[in-house]
Amino acid sequence: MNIRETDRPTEAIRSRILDAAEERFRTYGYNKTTMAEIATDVGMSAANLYRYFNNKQDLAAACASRCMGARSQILREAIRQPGLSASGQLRAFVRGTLQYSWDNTNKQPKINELVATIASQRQDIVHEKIQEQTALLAEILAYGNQSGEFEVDDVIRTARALYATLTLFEVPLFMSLYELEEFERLAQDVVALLIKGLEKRTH
Amino acid sequence: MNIRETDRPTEAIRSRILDAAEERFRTYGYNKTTMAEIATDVGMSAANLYRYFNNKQDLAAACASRCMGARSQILREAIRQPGLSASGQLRAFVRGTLQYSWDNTNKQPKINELVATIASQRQDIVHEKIQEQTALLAEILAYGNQSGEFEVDDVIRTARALYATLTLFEVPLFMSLYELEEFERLAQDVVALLIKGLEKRTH
DNA sequence: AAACTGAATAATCAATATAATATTCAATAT
DNA sequence: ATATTGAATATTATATTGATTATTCAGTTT
Repeated sequence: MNIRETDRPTEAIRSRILDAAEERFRTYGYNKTTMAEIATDVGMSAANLYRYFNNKQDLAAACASRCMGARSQILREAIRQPGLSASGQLRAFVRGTLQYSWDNTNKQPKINELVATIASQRQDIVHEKIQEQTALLAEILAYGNQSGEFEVDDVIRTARALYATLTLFEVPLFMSLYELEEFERLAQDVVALLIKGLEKRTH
Repeated sequence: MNIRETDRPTEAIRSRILDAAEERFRTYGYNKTTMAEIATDVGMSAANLYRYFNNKQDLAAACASRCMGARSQILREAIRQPGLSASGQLRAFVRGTLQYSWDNTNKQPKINELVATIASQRQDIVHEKIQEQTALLAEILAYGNQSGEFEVDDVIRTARALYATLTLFEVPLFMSLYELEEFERLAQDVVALLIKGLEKRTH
């Protein structure tokens, strides 16, 4: 039987499996985690895991997807803080992006490596995550347009462009390039430049 | 004896070794190229290579550095075409950056892999290349300031920020994310946004 | 002395065997 | 019928060893 997407109890078990797998992957890494160990942690046989995930790779992919989703969630909360202007939201977005990448790279290297591996193999997941982040940026732009702070013609397209400019602060590969302080300064300068490009001109 | 930097004939031989090595690396890759083969190509013994490079890795690093330098040279020529406005130069820079990365990734995969490996091991080389590219961007900004097209306060700092925003178009790792046409559109949108941020405002 | 080489040594790679693990499946329990 | 398992099989990782290659160095040539 195929894996069902809509079954609630099945989903709950999938989630428990992912919890166990993530914990193992975080501590020991992908290669040194066995299906048998995950199964034991969740209280079932290794064979039964295959009712919930096609294979170990798929399990890891779901795990990675979940981790990337956590990033989106954190950013969502960061920009939705009350009282922020649109440019304040954008600053919060970039600050949050950098901070998350930095922390992840340095504090969760095993998970991070997993995510990098999956990202290089599963473009569909990467595009899904790009889409999530871009939607957040679009939200900021739309708000800026509405408040009169920004003047953005094509919100979606500009959100995509904006996201593209933030690659350096997003991808763990680059985290070793600079010290955190240097990175933060650079991020500030980038944001300042971008905001200037978005702002409404008073002719 | 240590490797001398200033000796002309020695430099010429170093250069010939690099030519031979680059050709081998390009065709067969780093691992499947032996020091003996490079030595034969250049007409000397393998032992003698060690008078010019400390080891194979250093030779590869010099080779990678040279390849990255070629990129800078191409971009330099692209932006120094006569008749370009500052924003035209910036567009040429970004177009050139993307095109070079794209071509390299698809047409010189072996060399590309070598460069990626060296880049991950030798940050000093990466920073040197960032410096080269940033200098070109600074040149564009200074020109824009002078022509009245741009209004940039701190040219160096803004050049660094600009360079940071172009990471997606620079790093081969990302070239598989989009089709070339999609990438070009994205690059255009990014440049348009950046130019808006740089332009002099008429209050 | 500086550039170079052949031969010796050290480090790395490739092939093979072995062990561990992923995955499947027939059978059992819920 | 669905969820589960133990055991069988297929795949992948690990360890071992022989072969290749990188590196050194004493000695030769320029």
